[in-house]
Order: sequence, then structure tokens, then C-alpha cells
Amino acid sequence: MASQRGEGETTATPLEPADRERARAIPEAAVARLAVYLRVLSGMADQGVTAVSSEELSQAAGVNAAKLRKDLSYIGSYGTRGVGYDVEVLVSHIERILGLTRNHSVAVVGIGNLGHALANYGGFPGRGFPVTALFDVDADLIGVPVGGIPVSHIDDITAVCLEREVSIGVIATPPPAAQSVCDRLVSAGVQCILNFAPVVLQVPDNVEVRKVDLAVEMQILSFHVARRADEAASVSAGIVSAGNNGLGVDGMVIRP
Amino acid sequence: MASQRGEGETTATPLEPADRERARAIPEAAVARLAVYLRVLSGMADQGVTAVSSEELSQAAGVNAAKLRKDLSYIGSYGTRGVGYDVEVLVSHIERILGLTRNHSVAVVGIGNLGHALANYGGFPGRGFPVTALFDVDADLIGVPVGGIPVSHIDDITAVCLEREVSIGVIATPPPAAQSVCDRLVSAGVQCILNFAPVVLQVPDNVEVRKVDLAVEMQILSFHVARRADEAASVSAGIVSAGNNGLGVDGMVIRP
DNA sequence: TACCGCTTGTGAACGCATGCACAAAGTCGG
DNA sequence: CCGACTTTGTGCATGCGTTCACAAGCGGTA
Repeated sequence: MASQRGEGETTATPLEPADRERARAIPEAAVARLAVYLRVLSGMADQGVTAVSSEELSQAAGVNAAKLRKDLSYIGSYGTRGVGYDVEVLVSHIERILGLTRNHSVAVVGIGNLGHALANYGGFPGRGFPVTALFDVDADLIGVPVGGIPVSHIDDITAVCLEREVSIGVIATPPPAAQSVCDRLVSAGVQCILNFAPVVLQVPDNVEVRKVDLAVEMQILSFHVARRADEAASVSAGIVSAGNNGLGVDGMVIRP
Repeated sequence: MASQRGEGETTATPLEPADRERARAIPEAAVARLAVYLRVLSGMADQGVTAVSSEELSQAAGVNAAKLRKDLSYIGSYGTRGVGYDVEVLVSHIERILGLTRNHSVAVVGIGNLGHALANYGGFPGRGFPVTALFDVDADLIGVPVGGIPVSHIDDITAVCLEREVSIGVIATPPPAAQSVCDRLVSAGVQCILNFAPVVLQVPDNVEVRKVDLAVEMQILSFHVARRADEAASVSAGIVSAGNNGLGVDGMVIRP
């Protein structure tokens, strides 16, 4: 772990003390939205847009305008009253806060269907996240290049991750292997993990895990399908909920 | 509340009037967790476990025990004080509330890397979500079976979706195509959409959209990497935040 | 320069979700 | 049958996040 990391100010990512305290205070939900704003803003910049108001940007991002302004205020005051925000300025500040000024090397573990898809994503979404290592257990895969990177054996995970300074590990293995893979990533010094396996990972406090769970997403949708179907049944039976929340009682269009 | 009124039990998905009102009231966050509990419980059932306490289950699911009990209370009182919960009973009640008693036919649009991976997921995570239709624009793909299902042309989306009673649409197209595909799905009567494209979709109120955004996930992780690196820098430079919020001043373990 | 209209930034209220703490309710042993 | 122990279900307080509403501030205009 004796790489560039240690000596604070000499490295890249120069975050001012004021920004540092701000970064600490940004709510997780706001961080997620900042990433969305960034994408929208980048798109605007590509189209030659130079300035934008909170109203326009919030619509494009699908959020409330006040919320957007508050989110932006977490990272500082970079707007101009009466005018709006400068797109370039906003982009660069959000990138800085999100730590996108530095590259984050990514390792994908588990080169099945999903692993292939991830490895081939090419430059990885939004760039700045180069995939530099792939791992699997299958002997037939070892050494085979996928998306330009040869697959390594999972037993070499520590050495390879350290060597290539992997900062984000992506777990795309079958469920039973996930915890073990996670442990290995952690002992290789990886502190951020994106988990696609439908498993609740146990990790030390200093490791950040985010999970993408297809089954859960599907089931949440299923819940809504069921709720809708059920409401429709109620309506067709002439039942109307007495305790209606104030969402507007207008006849929501429901197909027979 | 006048919950007795429910005379309309003639349709499928027999949700009691009492349950119906409960379903309406379950917080979204709790729904997501219920899906997780369900998976953990299913695993336990497979291993022959018949009873479980909130403490055990909450640990396995990685949540607070009180929160778990509250979540379960949203769907009714199916535990036994002094004993715990019957695994089978809990499983069946959660499945019922999540609408998993009925199959939800899934259509995948965009058969690129990700689309392939999704189509091949086989029975789809957690079963109950059969993929019954695939769509793309690429002429070379039309008719080719992927994961056992032949790919249809996207222009046939309305007819095919209606015919196969698709209730969930999955968008795995490149960003520029996403909104158009979404519109077509909606006009085909699909009311639930899972969106993998990094685009903010505009939909009518009666359509439920969930989005899985890799770029956003990566950037959130990046934010945490940056924050950590920065904290480490602060510590090594002997800087300690003065205006600390009351989170506890204990020295959080940070590796050198 | 002084005014006017527009948009930001934020204080304050509200609402939802989380976590605590305890009464209710059940089991088990004697 | 009773009392001790265990675990659920939930009222309540706390904290976080969202939303509203408005003062502050800036550019444009006369």
C-alpha cells in the first residue's frame, strides 16, 4: 500500500480544506444525483450549451428544482443569481467532488455472461474507470483476453490488484463465491466494491459496498404490478379507498 | 377504516382487503428489504431451517433487528412471541405481498452485451420472471434465438408484448434509443420498466420505472474513494476537522 | 446611478424512515 | 397452574432528506 497515496498534498486530487468538510457532509442521496447532473451537463456541453438554469437542469435530470439547487449548494456556490450556472464550471466542480479527476482502476471478478458484458463495456460508462484486471476460476478462461484484458486466475487476485492499483472491485460471480471473492479483494486492499451477486456481503467498516440486485429490482416492480392490478380490481368492483392520499383522484387510465 | 367493504374477490391474486390497504402503505424502502428477506428466508428453507428469530434474520440480511420487525409488521403479524417466525409462513406471505404468486413475463429490448447476459440469466433471478420476448433493431439478430427465445424486430414490439402479456420491460439499449423504446413499451401497455440505459426516462404517471445505472454507481464509489484518500491525507498532515458534527470523535481506523 | 426583473442560495417546516425501549404475548420448566 | 424467560409488535423520539418560500444578489436598462 506504499504507492502514491500517502503524502497528501503531493498527489493529484487537490481538495481544499473547505471542500473537504463539504464532501464529508454531502448526503449519499445527493451524491447519486450529482452523478446524474454531471451526465446531463456533459451532454449539454457537447451540444454547445454554455449556461443553464436550475429549472432547466432539474427538468432534464428529472428532479425538483429546489432539490437540485440544494444539491449544488453542498459543493459550493458556483451559480450566478439572475443568470444560472455555467455548464463548464459546474462540470469541473462536480467532477472534482466526485473524485473523477483521477482514474479509478477497476477489476471484474467472475467472467460469465455479466462479467463479459462488463468487460466489454469499453472504457466503462462515463470514462475514468478503466478495467485493468479480470479474474475467474475457470481454467479455460485464464489468459484469454476479454475486452482486451487477459483473464487472470482468482488466486492471483492480491498480487494483480496491488500491481495494477485496483481501487474498485466488481463482483459478478455466482452467489456462493461472492463472499470469498469479497474477502480476497479486501485483503488485496480494495476499499470499494460493486456487488452484482445476490448476497449480503460482510465487510469491515472501512470498505464501501454498493450492490446492484436484479432480483430485488424485479420484485419491487412486481410489487407495483400487483398493487396496480389490485387497485384496478377494487375500482372495477366499485370500491374506492376512503383514506385516499392527496395524489389527485383523477381517473388513472387502467386498461381492462 | 372501512376495510370490510371488499366484495370483489372474484379476480385472481386474492389479496384480502386488509392486505390491500397494507400494501398501499408499505414504504418503498421496506419493499426493497422484503425482497432481501425473502431471498435469505428461501435459502434457509432450502437448508431445512423451519423457524427463525428477528435477530437471526436481521443479521443474515444485514439490517437492524427492529427495522426488520417493523418491515414485517407492514405485511401483518405472522410471528410468535417468545419463539420467532415460521420460515415457510413468512416466505409465502412475502411472496404474496410482492405479487410473486403470479408470473411476470419479461421483455428485454436491446440484445447487445448486456441484453445477451440478461436473456441468458436463465429463468431470471429468483424465478417467477420468465423472459418471453427479445427485441433489437439489428437485422442480423432478428430470428436468432438467445437463451432459447428468438429475437423479434423492435417494430413488432406492440403486437408481441400484447400477445405474450409482457408486464415488465427491460431496456438495455444504447442511450439514444432508450426514450423511444420506452415510449413504445408504454404504448404496448407495459407499466413497469427496468432501465439500464444511462438516460432519464420521461413516462406517464401510471408507469413505474426503476433504473440501474452503472456509471452512477461507479461515481458514487469514486466519491468515497476520494473522500477516504482525502481523510487519510488530512490525518497524515495532522489536520483535524474543528467543526465536527456529533458523530462521535473516536479515531476512525484509517490505514497509513 | 437607480430601478427592475430574474435566479440563486438557504432558513425553516414538513414528512418519512430509522432506532430505541418496553408492554404484550407466547413458551417452557417446575 | 404459575412464574420466569424469550421474542414479537409498536409508540415515540430522533435524525435525515425533501420541499417551500423568500431574501439576497446579479445583469440589464433607462
